[in-house]
Formats: sequence, C-alpha cells, structure tokens
Amino acid sequence: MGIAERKIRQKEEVRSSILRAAWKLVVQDGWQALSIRKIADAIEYSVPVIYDHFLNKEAIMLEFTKQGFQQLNAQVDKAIKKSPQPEQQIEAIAYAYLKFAFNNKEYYQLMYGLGMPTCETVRQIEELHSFTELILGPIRNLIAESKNSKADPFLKLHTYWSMLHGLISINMLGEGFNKDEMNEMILKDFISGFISGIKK
Amino acid sequence: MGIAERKIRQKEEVRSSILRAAWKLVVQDGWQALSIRKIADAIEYSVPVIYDHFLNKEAIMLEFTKQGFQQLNAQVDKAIKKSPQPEQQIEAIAYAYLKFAFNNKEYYQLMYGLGMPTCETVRQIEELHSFTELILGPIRNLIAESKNSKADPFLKLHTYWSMLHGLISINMLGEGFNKDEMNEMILKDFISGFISGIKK
DNA sequence: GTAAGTTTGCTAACAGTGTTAGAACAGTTA
DNA sequence: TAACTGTTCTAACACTGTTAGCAAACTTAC
Repeated sequence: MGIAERKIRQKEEVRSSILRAAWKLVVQDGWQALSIRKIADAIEYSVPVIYDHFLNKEAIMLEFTKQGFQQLNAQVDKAIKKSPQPEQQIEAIAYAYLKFAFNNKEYYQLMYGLGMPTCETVRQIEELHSFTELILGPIRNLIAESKNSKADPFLKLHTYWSMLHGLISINMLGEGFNKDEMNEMILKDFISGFISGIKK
Repeated sequence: MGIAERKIRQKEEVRSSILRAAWKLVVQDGWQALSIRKIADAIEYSVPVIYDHFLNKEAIMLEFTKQGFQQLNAQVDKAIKKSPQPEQQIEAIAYAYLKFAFNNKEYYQLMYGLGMPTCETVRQIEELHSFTELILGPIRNLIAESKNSKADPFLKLHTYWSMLHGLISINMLGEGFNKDEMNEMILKDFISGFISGIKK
C-alpha cells in the first residue's frame, strides 16, 4: 500500500518548503533576521513542526552551508574542465571562485561565518582610515624607489591587506591544526612576491 | 564646588566598569554570549543604567572595535618605526598585523565581523574536503610540471585560498565602492605571482 | 530647615528569540 | 467500532534587546 510512501512524500514536501521559505527570508533580510517563527509563518505550520524536520536552527543553516559548498564545487569543477593546462586551470578556478562569492553573497557569508558589520558601522570607525594611511606610507615609498613607478598605491594596499586578512581568516576557520610554520612560509611567500611585484 | 566633578568621575567609573565587565564576558564566552543583562549583573546595576552610558549594545561593540583598531595601529606604527627602508617596513607590518590578530582573537573577530562557525560545524561539512581536493589537483600538476618540484601542494593551496578569501572579505567589508576593475587587477597580480612562484 | 527641583536607579513591561512538554486531533489498523 | 500511531497545535520556559514610568536620593533655593 502506498500510504507510507505518500507520507514520506508529504514529509519531504514540508521539509523542502521549510528550506524554501528560509532561503526566501534570508535573501530578503539577511541571515541575522532569520527566525524559526518567521519560517513557521511562511509555511503556514506551527513552530514545533520545524523541529520534526531539523534538530535546531543550526541544522537548517548547516544544510545551506553544504548546499553552498556543493554549488561552489560544481562551478570550480566546471572551470577546471575547460582546459587541461594546470596554469589555465588555476586561473579559471580563481575567477569561478570570485564569481560564486559575489553572485551568491548569502551563501558565501554563511559558509565562512561572515557576520558582516554594516556599511554604517564601518564608516563610523575613523581608525580604519588611519590604518590604511599608515600602511599606504611604506607602499608609496617603495613605489617611489622602484623604477616601475606607475603602480597604484591604493591597489597595492588592497592586495596587501587581502593577503593578510585571508591568511588569518582561513586559519581561524579550521583552528586546531598546527600551522605556525606553514603560516610563516605562506607569509614569506606573500611578502617577497608583493615586494618584487612592486620593484619589478 | 567639586560635586559636579565627582559626579562626572563616578559616571565615568560606571562607564568603564561596563566595558571592563563586557570584555571579561567576551574573553570568557565569546561575542555571541555577550548580553546586556549579564553585564548589568556583573557591574551590580540594573539593566537601564547601561543605556544611560551607551545608546545600545552595538555602541558597546563599536567601542571595542575602535579600541581594537587603535591597538592594531599602535603596533603597526611601532613596526614601521623599526626601520627606514620601505621594504623592511612592509615586512615588519605584516608580522605585526598577524601577531595582533592571533594574540587578540576577540578584537580581530569583532573588527572584521567574523562570526566564526565552530570547529564542530566545520568538521561536519565533508564538502569542504572535496573542495580542497578539487583545487589541490591543478596545483599538484603545476608543481609536477615545474623544475622546482619541492614546493608543498598543501602550503600552496592555503596561499591560494587565503588570497581569494581575503580579497572577497575585504571587499564585502566596505561594499559600495566601485571596485570591479580593481579586483580584476588584484586578482591578476595574485595569480601571476602565485603561478610564477611555483614555476620559479 | 524645609520645599522645590534634578538626577539616578529601579521595577516591570513589550516584543522578540530558540526550544520543548503535553494535550488534542486525525489517520490507520485490527 | 475500538485501539493505536503519528501529526500538529497551544502554551509555556528561559532567554534576548530595549524602554516607559515611578520612587528614592541628592542638590539647590528660599
């Protein structure tokens, strides 16, 4: 008898409607604003029904995190398959990765736990300005010293900052590993590449 | 009459005791666990008193964000002053920046809005594994092709990943700027540097 | 020294959050 | 029809940020 099957189908329907409703809310108002009650309202069920399908709110988010990585993987994979040469593959991956991040901000923020202070907040911190000025100094000087003096200091600042922040963020993500020497090496790599990129 | 002065002093004392208590709670249990009521308990005042000193919870966090950038700036400044050569300055800044981030995790997380999924969460995502494997492929191949084949693929992966994630994070921080061409250039810089670093 | 005014701090509430116990109802089976 | 199983709800608990309104204490003026 198909009763059991129908029940499973119905349950599956509710489950996916939860995810659909949650995603809609996230796209509308961001992760911070997502709540179980809002999801329940949207799917026209009472709150405890959601807990029949997911252990807790975190489990719902975890589901999306996995979805995000699956999509990212698919796009990176596609990029790799466009060429057999590793050099071109690496370039293509980078573009695919960036494209994914900017086209799927919600996913990317969840995947990497980016809480994202608002523009408002950022603008209130004048120390951030002095920070960028601080680092711009040496960069400007290095550019002035070099023959290839057409480099843009502001661009170089962003490159430098991205390097450092990326290294730290990725590290904090999977903390527990013993990576001190590795960080040291990566940093050396970064810096020497950065400096020689300016000196040319 | 010193009455007004005493009152100002007392008010200042309460204000700084709020910040002290808040910081203690953050170090103990992380940003997520910080609450106005816990602060009120710790300073042995009722909740509304806190709102006499700060507009809201965000204002307290903003205070710490500023503190964080002030400390970072101070340490970067110190690093710069150790040498007059831009090259060495840039290197010293990088080390100072990293040192600050790892020695002041709480500050850094707040400053860059890092929500930080727990290790637990990260380990549950097997897609992350396949993601790293995906990218390791081309990197391994490029290393194999190159003469300088003693490069560590895992290290190179981390370098690559940090580059990309850093670029994205810094971008998402101050969104609103029109930086598409800049990102393009930074990325080109990164990739060419990365590849030639492996090919050597 | 008493009366008026100001400041300070409190209780108690509002509106929201995640989560769960327990009752009520429906659908299925014997 | 009666018993059982599973689904779904109401209502609560323990939190969260935030604020209105009252009461007590302290300061000032008469």
